[in-house]
Amino acid sequence: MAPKTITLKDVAAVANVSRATAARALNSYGYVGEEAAARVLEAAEKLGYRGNRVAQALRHGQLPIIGFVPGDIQNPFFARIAHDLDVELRKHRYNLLIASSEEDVDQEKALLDNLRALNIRGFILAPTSGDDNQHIARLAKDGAPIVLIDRVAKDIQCDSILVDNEGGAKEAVDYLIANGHRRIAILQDDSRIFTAQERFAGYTKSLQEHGITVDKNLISVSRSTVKHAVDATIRLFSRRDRPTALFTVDSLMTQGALLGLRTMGLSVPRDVSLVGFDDFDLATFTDPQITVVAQPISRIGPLAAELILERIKGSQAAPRNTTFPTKLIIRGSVSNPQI
Amino acid sequence: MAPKTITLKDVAAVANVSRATAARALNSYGYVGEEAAARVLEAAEKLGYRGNRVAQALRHGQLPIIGFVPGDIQNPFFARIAHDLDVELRKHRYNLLIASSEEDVDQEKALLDNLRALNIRGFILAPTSGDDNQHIARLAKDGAPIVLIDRVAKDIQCDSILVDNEGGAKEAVDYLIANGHRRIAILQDDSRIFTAQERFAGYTKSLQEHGITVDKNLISVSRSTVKHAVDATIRLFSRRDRPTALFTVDSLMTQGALLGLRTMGLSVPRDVSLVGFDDFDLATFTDPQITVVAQPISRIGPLAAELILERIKGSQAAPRNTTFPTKLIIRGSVSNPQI
DNA sequence: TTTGCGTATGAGATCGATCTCACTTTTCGC
DNA sequence: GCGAAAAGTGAGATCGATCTCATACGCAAA
Repeated sequence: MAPKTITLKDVAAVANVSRATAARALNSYGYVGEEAAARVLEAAEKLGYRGNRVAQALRHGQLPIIGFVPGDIQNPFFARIAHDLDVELRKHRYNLLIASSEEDVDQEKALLDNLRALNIRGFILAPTSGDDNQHIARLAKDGAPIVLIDRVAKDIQCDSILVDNEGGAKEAVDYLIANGHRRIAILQDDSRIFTAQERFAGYTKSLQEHGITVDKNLISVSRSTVKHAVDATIRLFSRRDRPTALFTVDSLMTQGALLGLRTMGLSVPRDVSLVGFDDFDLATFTDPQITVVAQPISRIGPLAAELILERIKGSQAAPRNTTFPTKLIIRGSVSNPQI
Repeated sequence: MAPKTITLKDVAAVANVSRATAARALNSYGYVGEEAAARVLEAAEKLGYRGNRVAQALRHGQLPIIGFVPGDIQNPFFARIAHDLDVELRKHRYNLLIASSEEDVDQEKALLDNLRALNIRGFILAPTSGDDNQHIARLAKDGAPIVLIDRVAKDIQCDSILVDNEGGAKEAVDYLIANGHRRIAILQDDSRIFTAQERFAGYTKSLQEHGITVDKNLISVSRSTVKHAVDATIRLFSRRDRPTALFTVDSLMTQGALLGLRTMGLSVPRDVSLVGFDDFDLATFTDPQITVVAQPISRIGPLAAELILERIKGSQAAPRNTTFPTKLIIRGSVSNPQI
């Protein structure tokens, strides 16, 4: 069926030189006669020689691939970063292999094992778990280039790029409190996830600083999808003395909360005030527009690419940890609570 | 630095057998003595032997990777499909390599060349161009497993999965006309893209069937991002006798149109009626909820995975072309035009 | 005792590209 | 015009896993 692939040997045969000479001509190194080189290039062109990355990789040790393991490729936050990474890395002739962990540590472990066996050049990870990450530690210790984004894993020595989750969350809740709210709920994803932990910490810190007791009943955990968030929101607001305000920890959950509240006939901000973490396109279309804690998302991908490329080049510098500040964007989803 | 990788040779040495025997024990084929096998497995375990996919791939010819080339990974439509593909393919021990073409034919060509050189097992493509696709034809002719999704490329013999773009678009425009609209604008992406062509065809077909002349001034082309769509919308509706209705060809553009109209102070559906192609999460939150042509998106990824796996297994069956029907979901973004 | 088969193992070839090394031919300086 | 350096080339080794083939042993049937 498939006309067998063209190998260097074929090219060499047509050009009437040895494989060694053909390789020299194609990769322009060492001594090659002009005439011979021309013949080789012509032959390669004519045959459509493409080279075999796998064989090259076996020789050099590694494939020109960088692995990206986000928590969930469907989250626009990660999709955007994937896109930015792809653009940057392609400039340097690397391919991006995206393998989502689906926020499952076991899957993450399996994936890393897998990618490792593929001999890829480096890893850009958003670790699912803040605690369980022996596997990442091992990877780092073996000297693999790694950049962690969005989340860090404890006790791992490697480059990382974060945003100020705790500060951002605290600012959001501070703002709600400043508007007179005291019964403030939080809708968060799996508490194993680092960002969830940090954003939750910001939430509790703000409450405590204002002398408000943290009420377990106001804490809702759900998977980070619009659907799950809708359900969680409905549960949260079905209680008798429901919260007057809600803080959501990512954009999918913010959207879910909006849909959930609408389903229940609750109006934002008249009945419930809302602040979300992570900005999203439609935040300014909804009525009212949604107040959010924005992350400098456009800077994460490019920086991650830069860091990983340096590591691949062999940089032995101390781990660089960047934390970007967040920014509270005040729109119209917060008002004073009704008494 | 990195403790060098464990090879089969190392395992064999520790187990005190030859490489051949070690391989037999690890992959359980041929004759191996029980005792020797046990020693090999133990040694592999102890050393943390992982195998080298690259070397295996060189031997077998191919990497356990399937390439996915969407038009744009940031479009939720493709992100969802990527996710579904990933889940399905992982079950069969394949990795998914996502490389977005950014709707650029040259980039698409370069990517395919690249992936080809990587000796991956198959390709799942959403071709950027409806016309310029010699590169895909060549790939198909060389017998590579290919599944085209969302868009087909002319004259290419391979499996494909589409939705009824023309029918869906026509239904949408028919609906607008039935509500009394005659000045109906369309906001579409690059007309080189297959889906854009088909959806545009549905648009013109509907107009023509109702005896309405297609007005060039009502046709706006923009890149498929929320930002570009906002600008295009504003341009479209800044005209003196502006359209009374708008049909947008994908969800990002629908969102852009919503934002653009809001910016201009135009109300949906009072001033402008709107129907979008492709449903999206927030379509039911906005006020009013948006009427859309929904695609059976959850069926595309799994089917594509199934098809590609069969091709990889060696199926020589005639190309299977599936076209899923679309469904007009009527919500509240269409009303009668003001005179 | 010999033939023969099932079991068990290792030596070596193979996949494709690259690199080292050895060898030949040309060129140039003195 | 002679030797040394430079230029050009090919044979063969290498990367790691796998597969073929040859070999060797044990045991049973002839």
